[in-house]
Amino acid sequence: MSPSILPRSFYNRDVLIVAPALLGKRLLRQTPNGMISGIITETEAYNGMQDLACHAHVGKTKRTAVMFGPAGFAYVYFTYGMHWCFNVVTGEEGYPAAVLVRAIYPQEGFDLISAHRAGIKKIRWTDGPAKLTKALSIDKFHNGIDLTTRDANLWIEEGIKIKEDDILVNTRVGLGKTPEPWLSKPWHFELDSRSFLGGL
DNA sequence: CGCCCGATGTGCT
DNA sequence: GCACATCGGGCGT
Repeated sequence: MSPSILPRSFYNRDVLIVAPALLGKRLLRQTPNGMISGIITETEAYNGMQDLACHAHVGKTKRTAVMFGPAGFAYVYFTYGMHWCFNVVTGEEGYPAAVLVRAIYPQEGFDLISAHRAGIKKIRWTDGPAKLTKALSIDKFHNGIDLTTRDANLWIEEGIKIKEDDILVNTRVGLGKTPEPWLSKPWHFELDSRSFLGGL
């Protein structure tokens, strides 16, 4: 295993620690046609059965089972009839929590991304959770895969150094009718774009 | 830039 | 039935 791949111990911590810690890390996807990668710039934490915005609040079902498993595995779900979203499972086995990766800054594989995102302006290639999965060809076949090896052609490595001051904290996006206090939890983490552009 | 809306399938009530 | 951790096009500001 490459020493730069994030180890399971990175993920096996509280989701509220892992979500901001993922900012600046490198998401890599080895496709049959070449490598695609990008720097993670936006994440959100979904924290246990008590969190009514977390899919796992309904309990352990076929859909949410991965979140109840050990840390460092991918939770990929289908939504709105056409979109895939990519999460990483965190924390102890049995406690359902995951980080939604909401945006990345493309680094490698521009030709492949351009093909996957035909007709879309470069600035909009990967600035949303379902946009980045389409750009990287992430779908149901990645649900449950181990992110701490290269075996499933999808993993996360060390990336750029981030300063605490460059992390913007906000409430989570797109929660619709989720009740308080969950609606207003400051569990959305984003890199100030000026910081990572300088760090590349 | 912002708001509005249609697309489109699955999971849970 | 209906809500959904969304997206992109269209149109007004």
